[in-house]
Amino acid sequence: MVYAANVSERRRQPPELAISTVIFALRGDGEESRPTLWMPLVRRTRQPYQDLWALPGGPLSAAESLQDAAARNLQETTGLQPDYLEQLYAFGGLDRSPAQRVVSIVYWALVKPDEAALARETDNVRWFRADGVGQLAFDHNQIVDYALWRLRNKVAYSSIAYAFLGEKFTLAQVREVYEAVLGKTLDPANFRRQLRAAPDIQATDEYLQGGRHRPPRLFRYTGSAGPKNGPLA
Amino acid sequence: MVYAANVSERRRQPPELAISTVIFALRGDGEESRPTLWMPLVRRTRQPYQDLWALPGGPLSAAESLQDAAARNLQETTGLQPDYLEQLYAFGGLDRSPAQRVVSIVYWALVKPDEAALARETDNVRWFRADGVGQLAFDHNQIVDYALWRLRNKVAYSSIAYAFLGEKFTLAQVREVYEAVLGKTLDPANFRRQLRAAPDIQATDEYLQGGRHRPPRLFRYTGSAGPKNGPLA
DNA sequence: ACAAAAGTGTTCAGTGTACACCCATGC
DNA sequence: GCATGGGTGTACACTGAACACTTTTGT
Repeated sequence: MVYAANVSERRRQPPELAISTVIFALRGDGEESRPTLWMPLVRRTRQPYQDLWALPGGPLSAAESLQDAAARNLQETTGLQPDYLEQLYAFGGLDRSPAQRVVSIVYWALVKPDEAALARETDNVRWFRADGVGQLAFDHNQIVDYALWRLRNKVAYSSIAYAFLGEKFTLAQVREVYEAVLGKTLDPANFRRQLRAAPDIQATDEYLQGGRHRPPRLFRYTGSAGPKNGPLA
Repeated sequence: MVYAANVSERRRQPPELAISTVIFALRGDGEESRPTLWMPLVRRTRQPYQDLWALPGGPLSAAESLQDAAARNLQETTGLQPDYLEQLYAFGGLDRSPAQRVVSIVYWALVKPDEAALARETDNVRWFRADGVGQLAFDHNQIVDYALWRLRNKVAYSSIAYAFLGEKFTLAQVREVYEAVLGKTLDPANFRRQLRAAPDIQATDEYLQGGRHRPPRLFRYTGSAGPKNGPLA
């Protein structure tokens, strides 16, 4: 039995290769409050770490690329199709798993609100606020921290914020994304000017109706969605 | 025999896990010219890609972390001990290797000039200019391109430049590092001011003698050397 | 009319860049 | 003395932050 393997036995086996994904979505938690970052986790149904929450993941199938494996696994466990998917890091510490050694190649994903609304929530799949996940299985707390760090960094210098939004959005909604991710408020006037200066934000001639005040104009993002990692795809 | 395996056979085997490293050092190539980026490569002595140059690498031993594996492999193949070592990316495309599927976790390293001078150059280990490596084995050209991209990015916003330099250095030497990596000249006056404003650059009371002109002051870097990736070690 | 968000204008401090200039050394 | 790189001073354009102000809607 693998789980009972002693150390010398374990040293002889090749490390197992697994794929996991940290998934982020923005959700308005209350009625009147600002949206915040959420992520889906799956409950462990086996040892080790049985009944603790963990990142969705699984083994790498032989006939699919790493990214495809992440997307498929994500789809199978949570029903989600990400709008942004990028490799985060390969975790390969010796004692990540108590039995067989596991090397995990971790991806991180962003999903749009309509997609996140479709996500099925079962007894073994539940959404958590990103800043309140509690104790997770394996080294997954460390992985979530790193993913959050990367998200906060990347939102500041790239255009991933739009992966959190639908096709059309108000500039205030974009600002809410930044405020939720960065955890601080931003000056609406200056933020607006910055976005207007960006070439890949196009104004539509539509306005968001139904609000309590002056209807804001809707905009569209015309840049590409996927990650741009220099010479990589 | 692994290399003769057909596709359906190959699909059944678990992917192999390997570690490779892209190593950068700065070398003055001529007498009077500016230093440029170089990297050591190893010659393939077996199929596939026999006789082509490739990144140093090898399989992951069961009892060492990913980073330790990279450092050890690097030491064994090139004799180098890096001053900076950081994970680059996990490459896992289906057709990276013609026979068994291989997932490579790639690191990148920077070595100081005294260390690079010690490096043994044999018939199967040779140094190349980073911008003229020719055709490499596997997808290693793509990997080198990505490592170069990361290096150029990171040099602009972090302090890795000092991993290319010895304990004491002139500000002009630091500038030469930036110019070699970024591939453009920088204003000496403004560059100097920027560095003087950095808190972890300390002036010594020594001067570099033997130059053709006014002897420049030597400085010391007091910051830490390793990669700082947010919540990761 | 009033409140509140949408949207515009203006000021100000900090920063990067260009470049003129002085300093110290070898030849 | 002269050439050259070391090192300092300074002006200017650009940018981000602060904030006053106008516009447009719902109530």
